[in-house]
Amino acid sequence: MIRQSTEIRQEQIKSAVLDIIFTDGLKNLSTRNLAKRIGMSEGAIFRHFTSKQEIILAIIKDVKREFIGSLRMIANSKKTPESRLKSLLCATVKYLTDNKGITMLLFSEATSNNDTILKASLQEIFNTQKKLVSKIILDGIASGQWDENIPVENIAMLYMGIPVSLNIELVLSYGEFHADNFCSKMMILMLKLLNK
Amino acid sequence: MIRQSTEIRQEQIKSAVLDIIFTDGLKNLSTRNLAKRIGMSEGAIFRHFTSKQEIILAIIKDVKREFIGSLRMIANSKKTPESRLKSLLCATVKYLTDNKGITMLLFSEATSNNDTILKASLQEIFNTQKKLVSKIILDGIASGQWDENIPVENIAMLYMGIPVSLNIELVLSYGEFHADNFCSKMMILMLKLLNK
DNA sequence: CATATAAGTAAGTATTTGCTTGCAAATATA
DNA sequence: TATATTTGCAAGCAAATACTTACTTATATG
Repeated sequence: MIRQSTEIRQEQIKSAVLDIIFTDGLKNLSTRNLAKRIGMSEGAIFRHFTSKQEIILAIIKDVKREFIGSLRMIANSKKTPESRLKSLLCATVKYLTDNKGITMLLFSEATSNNDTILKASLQEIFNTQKKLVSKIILDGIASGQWDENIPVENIAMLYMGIPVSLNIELVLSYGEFHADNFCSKMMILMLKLLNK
Repeated sequence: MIRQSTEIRQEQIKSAVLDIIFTDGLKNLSTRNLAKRIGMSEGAIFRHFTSKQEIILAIIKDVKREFIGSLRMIANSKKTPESRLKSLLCATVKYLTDNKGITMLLFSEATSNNDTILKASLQEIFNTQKKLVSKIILDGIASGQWDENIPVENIAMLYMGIPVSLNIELVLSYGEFHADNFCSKMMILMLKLLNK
């Protein structure tokens, strides 16, 4: 195989990991399989990552930077709480449907290994989203638009159920679940909960 | 080891599977590990189940009978829709917190293997719950108590997010998540969605 | 009591796993 | 151009995997 820089190979490897997980399941994510899918030797993989575990951690790092990073931007923008909440929800739905392998990776790997680092990462990703939602809701209450008596924590928890159950639908329906206007529909429900 | 009937051994084995998954993760669910936890030889396991896969399927069968069965009873009872919905929700929360290993098993195993039979079983479990919720909501609308303009399907989807995100909390918090009145709190939110 | 069956074990099996080794060739740097 | 570093590969490693085999012992049944 033609020589490539570590940077390029690392991206290829990470991408192949997600591909394999989505098409064949986590159990078939062996370094042998991974090498075959890319078309390189198994040994070459270990030139670019020191271990299989390190590949997973690199992917999670990407998620934190790309996905959680963009959610933070949305939550902290200058728009109205309602607009921010909708953007947050729709961005989440889009990310999940566009990156189906990632969530399968996160959940399966975290629960498969009972790995402390992985679990902590997943917890951070989960909790950050919840905090961003809580913050937006509190802003909406402070601005007088939303009901001040609503239990913010509980609504944030209920909110988190949206991406999570979407995930399950995606996994179970072999990616065929088509979420037309899914985020708009869910947003209508959220507003009914939040309004006075 | 003292001799026991297949019936007793099968229960022991299934129970040990859930125990291992919850404490050590799915990856450590080997037949070797399983035998060690029960205190029997590895070969003996294969006296009572023909394969490891068959153990998983037996557990899923249990879930369908015990858990889904009881939810059906609740949904079809003579009580008011509100009372039935609350019972359904609380029974689900209780089952999940009491059987933490089961949901980890279902999701991890289904996504790990990309196994058709497992996925179909999980899908059935998921969809049955959604249908029961939809049915109760429709009853509540028919009785005039709940808003006839609510999007039943979407609310059922949002409802499913409750047990699912509870699951994630349980997995990530190493079982320490304490859900005091969790179902009551969520029920309050559901009612705000359903009421006129 | 005799015998068939069910439940147990220790020690295998072949296969798969993550990862290493020894060496070749491409590329960067002096 | 000479040398050092990086990227590649084929082959091999020990450990783990699900499951089998050959044989023993307990229990139920005629």
